[in-house]
This record gives sequence, C-alpha cells and structure tokens, in this order.
Amino acid sequence: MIKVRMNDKIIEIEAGKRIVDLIGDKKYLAARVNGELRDINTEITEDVELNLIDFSTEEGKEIYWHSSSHVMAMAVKKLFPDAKLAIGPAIDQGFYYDFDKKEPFSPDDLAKIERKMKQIIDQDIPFERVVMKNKEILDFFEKRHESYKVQLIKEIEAEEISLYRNDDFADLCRGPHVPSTGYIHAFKLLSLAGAYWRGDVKETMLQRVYGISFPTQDQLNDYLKKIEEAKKRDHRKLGTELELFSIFEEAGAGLVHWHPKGATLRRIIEEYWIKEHLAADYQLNITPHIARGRLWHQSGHYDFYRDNMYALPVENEEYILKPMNCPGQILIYKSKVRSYRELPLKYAELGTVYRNELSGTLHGLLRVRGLTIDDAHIFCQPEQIEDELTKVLELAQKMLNKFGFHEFQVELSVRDPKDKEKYMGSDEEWERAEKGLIAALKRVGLEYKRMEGEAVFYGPKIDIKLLDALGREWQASTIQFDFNLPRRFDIEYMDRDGKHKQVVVIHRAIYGSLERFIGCLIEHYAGSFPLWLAPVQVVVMPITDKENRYAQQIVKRCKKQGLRVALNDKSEKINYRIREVEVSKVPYMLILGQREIVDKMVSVRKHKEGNLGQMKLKEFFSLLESEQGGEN
RNA sequence: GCCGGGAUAGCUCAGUGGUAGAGCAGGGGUUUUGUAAACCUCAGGUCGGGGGUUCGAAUCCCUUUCCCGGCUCCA
Repeated sequence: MIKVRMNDKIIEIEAGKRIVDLIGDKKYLAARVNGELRDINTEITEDVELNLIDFSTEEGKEIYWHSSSHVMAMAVKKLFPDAKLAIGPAIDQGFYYDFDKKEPFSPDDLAKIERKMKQIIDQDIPFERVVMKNKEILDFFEKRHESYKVQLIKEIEAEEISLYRNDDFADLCRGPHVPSTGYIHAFKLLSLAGAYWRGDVKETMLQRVYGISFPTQDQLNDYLKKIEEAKKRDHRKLGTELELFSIFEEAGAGLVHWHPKGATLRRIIEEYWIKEHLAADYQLNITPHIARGRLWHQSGHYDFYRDNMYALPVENEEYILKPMNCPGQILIYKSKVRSYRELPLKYAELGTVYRNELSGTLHGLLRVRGLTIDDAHIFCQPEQIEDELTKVLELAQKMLNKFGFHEFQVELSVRDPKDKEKYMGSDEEWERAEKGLIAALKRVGLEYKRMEGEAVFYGPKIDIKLLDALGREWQASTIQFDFNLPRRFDIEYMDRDGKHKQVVVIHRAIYGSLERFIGCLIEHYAGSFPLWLAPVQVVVMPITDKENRYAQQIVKRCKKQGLRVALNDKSEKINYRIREVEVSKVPYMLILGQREIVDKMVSVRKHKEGNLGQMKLKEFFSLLESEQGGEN
C-alpha cells in the first residue's frame, strides 16, 4: 500500500493504480504529481502528493484545449490523409492546429471535420503517452512523412521525447492530455486562416483551423453568445450607427472621415489632452505634413521605414509625407542653442501622419493609414530621466482612467541580451534607460511584463495596451527612448560647465493615436458615452406641438449652460421618439408636456435607466454637473 | 503583402442563368401623441469597378478595388 495525498486528503491505495481510477467523475483533466504536471492515466507507484486540475484553472483550460486540438488533428488526418501536421497549441481562448495541405480547407470542410471529431469523441479513444529515444522518434515521424514534426524533433536536445497516440494517430507532444477523447464534450470550429510556418513570411503558408471547446454545452453556448455580444460593440458597426466616422472605398483604405458627431467626440478628447499637457508643462507645437527627402535620410527613416512612407515629387526633389513627427520637433529644438536650464523641454503635438501600412493589416479605426499621434518629445538630461518617466506614466494613468480604462497590459521591451550588436546606443545608455523605466514603473506601482528582445533598435520602451471588444490587444500609450536621433541630428544642450552635451530624447504618446484610441473607446463604452464625451448630451422633446415654444426655451437655456443639446419635435408619437433617442445612446432626454409647462419643470429620462421624474431645469443642470467630469 | 471568405437600396439582409425584393431609415400626408416602434403613401439600385462566357449574368469565369477573419509587419 502507498499513501496518496490528494487535494489535501490522504488515502491509501495499492501501488500501480492510475490516478484516474481514484477519481469518480470526468471533471478532473490532469494532475500535479509532486508538483509536476502529469496525465491522470499515470500509474502511481510510490507515496505522492496529488493536486487534481479541472477546467476552471488556467492549466486545466490549456490541457483541455490542447487535447481538443489533437482531436481536431485526428479528424483532419482521417478525412485528409495528405495533410501534414505542423503545430496545434492551446491559445488564450481555445486552440488551433496548423496543417500543410495542397488544397486549402473550405468553410464546408469545417462541418465535416466537426462531424468526424464527434465520432472520435464518441469512440472515447485513450490518449496514450509514449516516450521514445530521440533517434527512434525521428524515424517514427520520418516514416510517417511528417516533415514538420521531423524539423521540430531535430531541434529538441533531450534524449527522450514523448508523443501521444490515439489509435493510429500520433503527435509529438510534451503533454499532459486528458485521459481519452471522450473528455471533450462541447466544441466548435470557429475559423480558417493562413499562417506562415514558424511565423516566417519566407516559409510555407499553412492552413490554420481555430476552435474552442468546453466541458459542457452551456459553457460553449455562453461563450458563443459572448462573442455575439462583443460583435455588437464593434466600433466599425457603432461608428456607422452613431454617425461617428466613415472610411470610404472611393477615398482609399485606412483613411478616416470624421462625421460631425465623431469630430465632436474627437475634439473633446483633444481638448482634454491639451488641457492636461499644458498643466504638465508641455509646450505645444505644430509641424508640417511634408518635408524634404533629405530630412528623412538624416533621421534614418529613409533607410528603415521607406516602404511605409508616401513620397511626392516637388520640383526636382522628393518630399515625404510625414510618417512621424520627430524630425520636425527636433528641428524646433535645434533652432537655437539650448541651455541645461531649459531642460527638461517637452514638446507636444497632435501630429497627423501617414503610413503605408500593408493592406491586410488595416482594421477600422484600430489600424489605419492616416493617423493623429498625440506625440511628445521630452528632451532632458540623463539625471532627469527617472522623474520624467514617472511623470509620463502618471499622466498616462490619469488620462486613461479618465476614460474608464482601469486595467491594461503594460509591457517593458528591452534588448535581446544575446544580440546586442543590432541595437543603437551604448551599453551605458541602455542600462540607464532600462533602469529608469523600471524605477518609474515601480514608483507608480504598475505591474508589467518584461519583453526580452522586443525593444526596437533605437531604445527600450514601455507600451500600454488596451483591449477591444473581442479581447484583442492594441497598443495605445508608448514611452520610447531614442538613442538614434540625438546622434543623427546632434541634439545637444549647453551644460552648466559650458560644454555641449548630447541630450536624452524620449518619445511618448498617451492615446497612441486618436483613431485607435477612439476605436477602443467606442468598444469600451459600447457606444454609450459618458456625459462629458457624448456628442449630443441632451435631446429635448415636446410631446405635442403645443409645447414647442417651451421646448425651444429649454433648448436655449441648455445651450447657454454649455450643453450639447438637440431638439426633436418631429410629429411622431413620444414613444417613437423616445425609442429613437434611446437607441442613439444620448445620455439624457427632456420630455415636455402640459404638466411641465404648468409646473415650470422638465421631465428627465436617462439613457438605459428610464424616467427620473420631474425636476426644475436648475436641478437638472446640477445633476449633470455631478457627472460631467467623467471618471477620476 | 500572404491565405481563406465576402461586396445587392443610407442600414440589415433575401434573391443559384430568364423582367431586382423585404424590413428599418428617408420624403409627402393623416394623426397631437406622457416614457422603447401610429397609419397611409412615395421615392430609392449600372447588384463594388472593368473584361469575358451566354440568346440572356446579381447569379458562371478572369481581373481590379474595398471589406471581414487570421498570418506577417508595426519607426
């Protein structure tokens, strides 16, 4: 007999029993055996401590989805024996598997694969772990003509490698897996996509199938429903419905046209930005949209960014439509000798730039070709770095919070320690910059993820990412050191000791771009903007035309109060108009009938909440004032 | 840019080789309305663009633009 401590209970069993035999139901998918992840098909031969893993945990989900991807691959191999297996991992939400197959999958194939998966699940085929010597396993997959697996094996240094078998299907895999295919209950294949082998453009394009699975049908239904709900928040859909913006085929891809309501929203966001930046000692400047080619040669953009730049001929010279604001701002800095007394000097600009992004990457407002960066450049001395970075992070936090963004992913991108050659700047600069970034993150108390080797060649950076309705990450704020431009432009200041010294340049943006930020904002609020952002804040509605004059007076007083107000006096029933305004997501309606005229009141209806009853107009104004500031 | 799927009225969508449709939105009229859709009526489309096959194309083929989902890229 051996002792097993399982989920904090100790039981005695005979040696050689499998973990799964100790468990009653199929809830548990795998286990940690003395801390190590194992299949629950594993036999127990000695005293151990077991922690059972179910679907509710991150690990559980990963195992479940990974096993699901094996089931999908099994089905694909049965239906299309020529398809070669590439990789099939679990991802944040579900799983995928990449196949190399001559004929791409058609959407109809998904249904076929699903049916075959169902059969495989019904057969409840065991997942069997097999450990082989490196050489053996190589032969095994070579015989099966699984060339991608062969490539992967060749890169594994371990002497023994595991694979998982289900009948005649086998996949190179570390595991663990659920004990048998019957553990996969509710699943759905979601989409098809092309994906390069190893994410490399020069490699073969594989066929990727995405799917999701859950232990119960209800969970699957909930998930699918959630996706449907998220699609209703899509900023592209809401942008049209709420008349915020358009992107026209006839005008060009990725070029945003702001309608009056969208332009109002954007103007409010810009005005808030200006207010905060002036308060934080930034100075505003404005730089031109085009500049001579030689400027972009000097900055280095011409060498590194040419493919993304739009060029235009001007007389006998090439001009460039600016893809960035840095060179212009730097010229302003350099327009005279700067003293250390001026530093830190902070230039900010809502700079509209144009970038020739690959057509396949464009996405509503979130990825465009013409964008306005809320750009700023901080010129400072080395010893000012930490304070300045801290101020930027504080400002970013404050401003993002103002818009209701409280949770965001923060990434610190540093250079690849193994390949220091490919970066500009000295070791000293990199170390100082990185130290400053980390210290600032610590000072403002932001959790962050360190991204080794993700820095751009000219310096380390911090990125803050916002999520869209479907949970996809989009970079908003960014704080980047630049060791390149100060050298290329000889950006200096006169120090206290009378010597010219190279200045430290930090690029930073808080919104990232107005376009992307507003795209995320629309999805964040699902189009129901808080009062301070709503393009129209109040709609005044007389019930019949007997109240029109009173309504006009109310509109006038609202305008005088500084509200964005509209009158809706069309000859539709009041219920019709209430619905009309309700779906347009305007925060407040004032409904005026004979009663209101007699009592000198307004009847207030709040978006999503309904009738708040009658009040004096002054009371209404103070009600609005209490929520006018947004969050903070 | 690459892989796959798309594009029909302002919007959402039906229409698989034989005279282009619906709902909503819009115009006109009737209705004067009390907290989420009154009624009648009218108008609206080179079926994304170009080329081809066919007696005949929204429908089949080619091409191009744009969109969607991924991949890649993201100074």
